Amino acid sequence: MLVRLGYVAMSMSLQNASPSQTMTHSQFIKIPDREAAIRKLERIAKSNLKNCLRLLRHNVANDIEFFRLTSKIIPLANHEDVKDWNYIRPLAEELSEVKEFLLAHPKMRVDFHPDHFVVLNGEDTDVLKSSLKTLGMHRKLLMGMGIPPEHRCVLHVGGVYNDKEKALEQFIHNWGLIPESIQRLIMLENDDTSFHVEDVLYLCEKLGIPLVFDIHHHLANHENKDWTLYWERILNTWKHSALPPKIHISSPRSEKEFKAHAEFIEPSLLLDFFHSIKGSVEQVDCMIEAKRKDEALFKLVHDLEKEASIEWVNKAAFTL
DNA sequence: CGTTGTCAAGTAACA
DNA sequence: TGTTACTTGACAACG
Repeated sequence: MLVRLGYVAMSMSLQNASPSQTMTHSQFIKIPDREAAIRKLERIAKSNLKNCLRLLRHNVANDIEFFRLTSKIIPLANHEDVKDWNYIRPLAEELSEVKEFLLAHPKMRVDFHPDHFVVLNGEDTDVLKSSLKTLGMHRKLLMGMGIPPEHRCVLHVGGVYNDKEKALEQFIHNWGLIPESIQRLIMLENDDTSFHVEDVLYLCEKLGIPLVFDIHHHLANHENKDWTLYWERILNTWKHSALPPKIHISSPRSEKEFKAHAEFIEPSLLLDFFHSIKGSVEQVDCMIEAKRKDEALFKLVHDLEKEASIEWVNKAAFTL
């Protein structure tokens, strides 16, 4: 079984390489010349994309083939005040540079985790509409980068609204209202407070959505702590995907702040997990969610180096 | 130059 | 009913 390690959004080792510089709405409206303000948004977005490419180069240099892009590349992209702004056209050059790079490195897996304002299971149609708009932006970015958009956006189920059963059924209802091109983007992840892996499996199996298993969330929120009870079903949700299953791993910051992410990853948790699913699948991509980003990945690899049960295929992937 | 408060958006917990 | 955390960085304002 091959395990590739990845990390999230930004690097602690590259200087001045933020892919998520921004302009807030209040800054935007303070600029009297609206055209100038929009050009400034465009300059920021271009710089963010250039830095995404720098991050991808950094990843290749370190054998890292799995990476989550930030969802903050284009500031205010879905804001009401700039709804006439075609934010993709001015980014054509930067997007095609990323596209060329990814074409030259076809093993690189890149995806998004749109933030928690994207909610698909509410009764409020305005919330659904703005969520679809935000997902549309993600899709346009993926298309611009030449990435097949299938299964590139991981989301949580959404809100409980005091009735979890009803909230799950509302997800199914809303799913029918979502264009197929957007449906295909989506993966669903178990969360740490509301929808545990059994809930998410119910939706994923019914609707044909791949399930991203988050170990840390599972430890915080479960019916049954033993994930091996669910693992075969989780794998099955990936049966029709062109991509290998992916999981998330993070360590609790402390006993008291259990749900918060720690700076680094506890290697024993990762080893336990992969030993318990050993042989069940050819490849799993494992997203490291730690405050220290790529440094946490490097430290994890270092910590695992003396581990005899695994064999390194490069600086960021191993087999067992 | 270092520190503090704010940011477009949703939900839930808590006062 | 209103405030804050979530996860969290970026940036402006302030000292």
